[in-house]
Amino acid sequence: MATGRTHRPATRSRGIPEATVARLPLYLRALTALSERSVPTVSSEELAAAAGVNSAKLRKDFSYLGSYGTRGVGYDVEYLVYQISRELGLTQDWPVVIVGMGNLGAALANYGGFASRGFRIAALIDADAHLAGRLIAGLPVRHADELEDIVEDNQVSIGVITTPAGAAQEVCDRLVAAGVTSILNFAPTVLTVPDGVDVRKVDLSIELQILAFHEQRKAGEELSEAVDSVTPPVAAKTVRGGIKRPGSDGDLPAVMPA
Amino acid sequence: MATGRTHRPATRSRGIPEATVARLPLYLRALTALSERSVPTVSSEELAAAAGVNSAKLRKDFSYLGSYGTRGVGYDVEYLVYQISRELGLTQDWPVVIVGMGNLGAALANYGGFASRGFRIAALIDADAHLAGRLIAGLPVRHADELEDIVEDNQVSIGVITTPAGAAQEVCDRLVAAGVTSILNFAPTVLTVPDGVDVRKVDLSIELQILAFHEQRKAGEELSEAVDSVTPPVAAKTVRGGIKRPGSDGDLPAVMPA
DNA sequence: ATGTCTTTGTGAACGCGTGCACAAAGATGG
DNA sequence: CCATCTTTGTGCACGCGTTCACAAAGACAT
Ligand SMILES: NC(=O)c1ccc[n+]([C@@H]2O[C@H](COP(=O)([O-])OP(=O)(O)OC[C@H]3O[C@@H](n4cnc5c(N)ncnc54)[C@H](O)[C@@H]3O)[C@@H](O)[C@H]2O)c1
Ligand SMILES: NC(=O)c1ccc[n+]([C@@H]2O[C@H](COP(=O)([O-])OP(=O)(O)OC[C@H]3O[C@@H](n4cnc5c(N)ncnc54)[C@H](O)[C@@H]3O)[C@@H](O)[C@H]2O)c1
Repeated sequence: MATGRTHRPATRSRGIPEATVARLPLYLRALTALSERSVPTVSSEELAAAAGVNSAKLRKDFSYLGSYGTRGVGYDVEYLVYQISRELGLTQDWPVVIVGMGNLGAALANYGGFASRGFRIAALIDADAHLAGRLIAGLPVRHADELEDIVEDNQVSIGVITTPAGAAQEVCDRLVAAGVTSILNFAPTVLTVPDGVDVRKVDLSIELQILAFHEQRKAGEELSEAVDSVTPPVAAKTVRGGIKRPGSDGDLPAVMPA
Repeated sequence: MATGRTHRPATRSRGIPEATVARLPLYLRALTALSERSVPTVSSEELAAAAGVNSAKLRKDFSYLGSYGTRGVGYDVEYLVYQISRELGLTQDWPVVIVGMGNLGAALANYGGFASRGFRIAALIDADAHLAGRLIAGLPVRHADELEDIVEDNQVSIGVITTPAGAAQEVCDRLVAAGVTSILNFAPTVLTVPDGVDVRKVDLSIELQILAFHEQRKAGEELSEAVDSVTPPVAAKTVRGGIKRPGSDGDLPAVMPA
């Protein structure tokens, strides 16, 4: 879904479906919560409810990892936590670098959720010489010149990009060249990477736009008119929830093609 | 993908596939860039490359919006920008509230990418009385007590939750009760919402764990041994990229079920 | 006007993901 | 040891999304 290339048949060997992999962290979180409450076992039904998924789907997901359940009883919480952690590679710790220590980068650096899983911030990097040396979340910001050395010295294989969009591809290229093979990109750009490098993106703006689409649809359905002619330069009227429109709507060109 | 319930046949009427909706913002971004460079038209091939998708997929996506292309030429950039904006509901502005003004909330408030699309921050909300009145990104933080009033007065239909996980469901419930019907959740929790309310989540931790999974797989493939017996308490050795393991790995129970 | 060349729009095939429904496994009680 | 009851593991069918491949549409030159 977010991998750079089309990715052959997803994961080949003992292929765990990509959709399943994406849900494992969800299960793990729910299981960890149960573990903290010293709950010994859970049924697929209970766990599925906690994770917000269908119970059959959950059972099928677990079946890809092997058969760790006991019929008539359910799953052993501790054992499942261990198995999923191992499958996700969380039994080792992953050094991570964050590049671009602005608003977002700083927020991520201060986020405790990193270390609680197997991730460790190896370094914070920024191109701004003014920031170099400053402490963020107890770590000194390193200058971008050192990027390659940092990645190699710390065996970093995961990089987080929180630079402006314009710098993202260049930063990405340098990370990859230095040995990083997984990138989490917060900049609103499409990153091009060689085969074998995974890219996942988090794009706030896109999420909001998707919500806006559904929001508009909900509003449109309410006053469901057949007003969707082919030439509707002024379609939306007083859509519920949203303020009508900015005073003058003339700033949108609305150029017709021919 | 992130809607609360199973959602009947996605979007019923002139149903644009959910997968297509999720790509429209991507196209829009690429088109906006072209527009700024005053490029008059693009072929599906060029635009697809810019957006990082397959060109056939792009054409099919556009076909759901109607036929806006000209064979032999391509698509009119300005016109397409307008059509997609309209389809996404970006021709009106959407007032948004952000609840939880900690590290992440503050970063989002300072993010310029909101306003550049049709989103306007109507208010910043926090439960901490100490924060109330403080300015963040030029806006005063309002106390959580005012949440309902703010949502109603500003006709807010989109809410962003950046509180700790423990408070997220309660905040969500209050937002929904006040009239919010779309929620973007950054807290690592599964939110339960009534039908008709859309929830999308952004979970950094999950993204990293998915990357870790693939990272581990890449490393495992390199030294592809058939060491995947059913009882591998000590499987991973010196996995490339990651530091071996935290000194003692004894903190993981590894409890066997029976 | 006609031919050529480019590019769209879409029919059709395929593969993945989802969820139902049920047989088998195993626990538990008598 | 047997009967009953719970819950897993999975076969199967269905629907969505992706991609190929190509006919048709239209621009453009002559
Ligand atoms: N802030 C948010 O809430 C938010 C939300 C969604 C997306 N984003 C995206 O995340 C990125 C960062 O956002 P931000 O608000 O933190 O921006 P910012 O301007 O506050 O921070 C960007 C930082 O990157 C550094 N930088 C620039 N070029 C660099 C380079 N080549 N190498 C290393 N560092 C470099 C800058 O010095 C700056 O410190 C942007 O692409 C933005 O679009 C931000
Ligand atoms: N910081 C990150 O980079 C990051 C990354 C991923 C996820 N998250 C998640 O985002 C959320 C916020 O993270 P953060 O680092 O900003 O935390 P934070 O502790 O810095 O901020 C949380 C804020 O929420 C406020 N709050 C608490 N209860 C509230 C309530 N009931 N109503 C309104 N406001 C309330 C607190 O006063 C505080 O200001 C957390 O759930 C975290 O797990 C953060």
